[in-house]
Amino acid sequence: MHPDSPLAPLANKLTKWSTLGRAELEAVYALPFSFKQIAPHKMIVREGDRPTHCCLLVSGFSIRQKIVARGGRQIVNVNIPGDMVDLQNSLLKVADHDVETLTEVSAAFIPREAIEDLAFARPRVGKALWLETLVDGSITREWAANIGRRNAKTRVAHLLCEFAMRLDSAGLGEQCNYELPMTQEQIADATGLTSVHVNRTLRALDADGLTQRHKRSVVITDWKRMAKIADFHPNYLHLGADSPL
Amino acid sequence: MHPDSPLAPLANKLTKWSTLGRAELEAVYALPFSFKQIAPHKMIVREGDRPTHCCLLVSGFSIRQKIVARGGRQIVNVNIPGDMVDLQNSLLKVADHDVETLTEVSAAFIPREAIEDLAFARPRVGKALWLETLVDGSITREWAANIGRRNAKTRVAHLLCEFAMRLDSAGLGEQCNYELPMTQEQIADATGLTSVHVNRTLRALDADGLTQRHKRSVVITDWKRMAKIADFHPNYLHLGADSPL
DNA sequence: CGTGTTTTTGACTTCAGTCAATTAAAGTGG
DNA sequence: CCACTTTAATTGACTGAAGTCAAAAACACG
Repeated sequence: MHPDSPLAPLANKLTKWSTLGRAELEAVYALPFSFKQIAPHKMIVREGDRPTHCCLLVSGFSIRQKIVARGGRQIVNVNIPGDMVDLQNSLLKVADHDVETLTEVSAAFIPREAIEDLAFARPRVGKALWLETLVDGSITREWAANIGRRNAKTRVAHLLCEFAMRLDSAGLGEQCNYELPMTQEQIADATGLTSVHVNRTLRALDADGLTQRHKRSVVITDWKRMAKIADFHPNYLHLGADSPL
Repeated sequence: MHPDSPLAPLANKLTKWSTLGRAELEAVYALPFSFKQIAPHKMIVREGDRPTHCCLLVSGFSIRQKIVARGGRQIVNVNIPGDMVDLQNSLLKVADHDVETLTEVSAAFIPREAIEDLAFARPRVGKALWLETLVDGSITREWAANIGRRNAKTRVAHLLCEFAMRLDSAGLGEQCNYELPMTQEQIADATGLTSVHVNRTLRALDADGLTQRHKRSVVITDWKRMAKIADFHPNYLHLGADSPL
């Protein structure tokens, strides 16, 4: 409809959650926004902020993180293009976690009220936005289980599988061959491990013939075996047959 | 308004998130429901289910959990009276986690569609329900950080502080003196530890003069010091001054 | 009062963390 | 295009927090 609009990734995403009519899609594309480029490792939202705008990731990657005492950090989700990175923080008024860019990012900043008004003026759009936040919660729950109850190998493998599937689903890579935009230290902060142990675990996966890595490129050689040792069951992503259409 | 209705805890809760007028409150009280008693350790929702009803906890406690390979389980949240225990699962159509009763529970089961219709017919109620799910997500994020990046003592202390504050806020106990409805094994599954280590950690907290336990009763002797070693900052609960009114 | 949980304790093990050094890669400016 | 700095990946030796196993004590309850 407006293929060149920075809002296109959002419109496409919402269409997956709820069948939207022409008028509803137009309303999405009519959202006011300002478009910005942001450098890597920049904070988009900081815990304690009162964001006035919602940030839609158009290209690049960002993470949500929480900082604990003694400086440790836990990455609680990774956002890929098409994600609204701080719908939570905006609606809740006071941000309870940080959002930081991982790579160079381009993003559309939409006023908080515009999103809220749209959500309730157009129930189907509203439901799609709500579902978006619920899936985010589902991913965080799976991460909590991953961190709390799986060993290092399974944790790291699970993260690699999740990425494979989310990138594939967003049309940003093949399921078994993609670019992982994270350093080993960031993988460590996402899995509750240390970077040293992540390094050993990644090369163990390579040694087991499950993956092949070159720089940031990941090839999953044997998806079936990988999914098994990763204890990966993608239903929590609510993508396919399980999707809440 | 209808102080004896099982829906009263829901109405009260929603009032905290959004100022509701008389008509809006009436609409909440007009929700159809069936009232049930459920025994302890019963599954209310199972991962993979397609729930037709939303369950509102009227009295008693329940948990959300994920089961991993080899039988491990991770508790990802505890629900207290007034919580909707499976709004997520209902809206997403296919449940991505289990809900299980911890104690004897009484609950109101509300048809999924009735909730959804109300949410969009009454935007202020809808926003309050949405916020309810967002706060749930915020708590899960904090738990992920707790499990992934804090040591045993801090993890357990954090859980005790969170309970203290949530129960107090719901009018179900004093902040420094309450009944914890969980066994040490369940605390272990909530913190990513083993029950043996939880036991040692709980008595270490007692020995440090931070808590006094008798059976399930918890007294926090020195809240300030406890909150400090727990790395507990309640902003993520979005209760007080930070609340998104 | 006996049966089944739950809590507590002790002895021993292990997975992952720590510390520290080396190598490799990616920028950066001249 | 090359020295120079910075960041990221890798490796090895050692440590330690939490897990495992197993048994006893304390409760809870029909």
